[in-house]
Amino acid sequence: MGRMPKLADHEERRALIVAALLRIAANRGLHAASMRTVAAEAGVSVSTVQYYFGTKERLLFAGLQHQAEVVGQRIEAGLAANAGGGVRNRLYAWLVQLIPVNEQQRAGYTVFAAYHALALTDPALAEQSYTRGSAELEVVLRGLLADAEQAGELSPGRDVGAEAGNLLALATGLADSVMAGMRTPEAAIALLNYQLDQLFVAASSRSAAAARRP
Amino acid sequence: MGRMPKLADHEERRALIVAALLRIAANRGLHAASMRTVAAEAGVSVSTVQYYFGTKERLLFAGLQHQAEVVGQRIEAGLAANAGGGVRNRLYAWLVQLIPVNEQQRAGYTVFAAYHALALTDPALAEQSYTRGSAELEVVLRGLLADAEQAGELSPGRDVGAEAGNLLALATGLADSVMAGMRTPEAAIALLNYQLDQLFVAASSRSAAAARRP
DNA sequence: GCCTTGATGGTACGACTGTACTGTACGATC
DNA sequence: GATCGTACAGTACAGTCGTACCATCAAGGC
Repeated sequence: MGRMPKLADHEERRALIVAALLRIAANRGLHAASMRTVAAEAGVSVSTVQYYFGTKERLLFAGLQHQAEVVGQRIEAGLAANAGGGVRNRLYAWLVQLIPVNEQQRAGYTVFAAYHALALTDPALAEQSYTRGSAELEVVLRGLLADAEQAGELSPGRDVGAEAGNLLALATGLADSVMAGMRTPEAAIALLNYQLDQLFVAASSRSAAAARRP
Repeated sequence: MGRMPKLADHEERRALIVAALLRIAANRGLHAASMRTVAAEAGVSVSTVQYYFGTKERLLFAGLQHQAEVVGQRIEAGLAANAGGGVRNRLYAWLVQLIPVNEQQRAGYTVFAAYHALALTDPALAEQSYTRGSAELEVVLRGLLADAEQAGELSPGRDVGAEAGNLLALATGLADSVMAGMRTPEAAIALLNYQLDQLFVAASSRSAAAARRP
């Protein structure tokens, strides 16, 4: 704090400005994020934004990249935090993160949706592989499901690759429906749990089967 | 065609302008749809757009309403066209419509995504119940699944309400992944078919079961 | 034939946009 | 201590935005 040093920390200044951009995008929409509004939100001058990002296009790119990194870090953090639990609980812990239940998650979804819509008509933005996080998550899910299949926890006749893709798509679609006001977050989570119930052999019948053949 | 009549057909003129708006939104993005670009695309003057819609906000509302009506009509058309087939085929026929395979469907998705993102930060737009089509479709799906359950075509232990919601969310999420470039449309359709295979009793085992007990 | 009114074009205005340019204060280097 | 480059702030410019206003022109009612 205090007086700003004359040799600034570029990383920190850029992060400050990007945070202001994402804040505006989440609250007022990405269309409301102009050079001036972002600068005002960050408490700096427009020239400072220009100095660190040059053009607005590069600022937008940085915002998208930051958002993607946040998602990636959340995934890794969830991986570390839930490394110990059962496979089904770990699956649930990750998928439920995609359902927007609190304001932070709603904000993240809003920003992502805005970039997603923008990328549909802006080739330069589409080239930024902002879906890498989702693709990585799908790979993780597939690995988890493979473990569960080895342990005999899955219902018979399941394709782990297809199930991984469908679980991710289901969670995404449920998030859409929640944000569109079609469903409460709780209802979406209940639907997610239902799907996992169908996918996994019920714990009671598993233990019953185990008790039947000792 | 020919000379424009001096007493204009308001419906027709409004439709002409809204079509131009949606064309721009699909091709260049909703942010590129200004009074001037829409007027130019429609081949009319800005004043004409003002005359029929007054303000840009009302023009955007009309565009969203039109898009919702198109979706609703597609659902009804699909209902009429596939009234005869089996339940599973009818389910598939509707859900596969949500996966963008051709340019028209991609355009529709793009427009809808743009409005969806805008509605997340614009309360006035969010109040327009643009999700009514999806909600109606979910009701239809539930009815279909109930029929299938009555006919014994469903796998045991399924909740038709949950399955209807999850199928719709799955199709939506698969559409997202296709538009995000994560998957080809064909791969998404394969995943959709996989899910339906899990939900329905395989036709072979159904006929086998029927043959076993006459 | 006149006059009203519906339908449209043209234009002007104020606000906002991204970006380029200029000025300038200060830490680092010599 | 003079010099140089970094890190800003301020401003100016050309363009676009939505919208209000005025002109026009033809069709219908009288």
